Amino acid sequence: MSDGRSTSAYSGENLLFLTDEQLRQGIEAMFFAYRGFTADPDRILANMAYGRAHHRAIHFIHRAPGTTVNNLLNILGVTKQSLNRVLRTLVAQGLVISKVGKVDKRERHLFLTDEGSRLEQTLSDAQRARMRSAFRDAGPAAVAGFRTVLEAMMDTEMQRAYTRLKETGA
Amino acid sequence: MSDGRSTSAYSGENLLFLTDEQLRQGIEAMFFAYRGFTADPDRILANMAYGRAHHRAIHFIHRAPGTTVNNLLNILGVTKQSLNRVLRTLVAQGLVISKVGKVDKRERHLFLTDEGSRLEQTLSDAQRARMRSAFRDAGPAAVAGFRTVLEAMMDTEMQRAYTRLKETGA
DNA sequence: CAGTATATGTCAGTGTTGTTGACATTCCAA
DNA sequence: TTGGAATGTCAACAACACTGACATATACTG
Repeated sequence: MSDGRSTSAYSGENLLFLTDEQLRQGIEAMFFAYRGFTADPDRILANMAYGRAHHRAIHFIHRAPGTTVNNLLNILGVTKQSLNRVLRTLVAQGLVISKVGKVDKRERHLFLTDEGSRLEQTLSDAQRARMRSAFRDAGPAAVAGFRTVLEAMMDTEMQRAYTRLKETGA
Repeated sequence: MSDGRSTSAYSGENLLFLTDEQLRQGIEAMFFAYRGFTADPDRILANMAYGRAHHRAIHFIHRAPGTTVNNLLNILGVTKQSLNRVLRTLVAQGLVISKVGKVDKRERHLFLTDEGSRLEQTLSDAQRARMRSAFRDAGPAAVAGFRTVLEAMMDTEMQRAYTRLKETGA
């Protein structure tokens, strides 16, 4: 049920792209590409006291300024304790400020400071540069396919979160 | 230099797919999709004493039976101490055996035991199922684009490793 | 053969990121 | 006013990565 081409290969149409061999290549491509994807920001952050978790928090705070902790929690998919550790250091270092909500004072709204924005800029410039180069090499048709497959690969809740973000930005 | 559509949008041709907004969507898609990508094996492994690192080792040993430790080290991109911790437990639990090399006795060649193969099967079945469903939903053209972009996103050494593996399997 | 290089394994320490569990505070809403 | 939601904090722990140092066996080279 998983060696060779058991999955497909008959059925008249061209379903060769569903061969187990093709699927495995897709899996390995995903593994190697994700390493490249995170390599540049990781390199930058290695010299500071921050890591990938800080990058993610900064990215989504930049993306949706004023977002609440709970909101961020759902997007990032980690526990509040885990996120809180990260946020605490970012606030302590003056990269993020957390303001008590006006309508609901239990909520904390998160914003980047100028220094936080500068770091965000540096990190996303590096990541965008790689993405841009990959997109340019691959061409628009490949990029469209890339995004179609990625969206199909997400969990449904993540797909919703992603779509919401996408619409927010356009 | 990074807000709006500074990157492209003129130049006559359709370079809209290189807009900063598009790049950011690509970045976020990668982030969410990778979570889906690892979710199923992670869930399975959570109930055992193993984690993602064990999965990776098992995958590539299955992929290239008899591979050496050094080889695996380069593919996985971790330190030997890190890999060794994982291999030690896998060997101790009887999922992997390590044989002294015949031509070079310094080398250890790694193989999955029957039990190791069973676990590999379980894990990759789960991962392949998701990949298959994503591929089927997206269609062959999108899949081709997906792989093109991923390859362009890898570091050059990883691209080489990936290509080598790809050719080994076909 | 002597010396150097390679492949592997191991010990000890450290850092980041994730997890549970427990508990306090604040505040909205029924 | 009471219950529950949102947030924060403390403590303990585990997985997985890192560095540095050292040991052993083997292979290669002059």
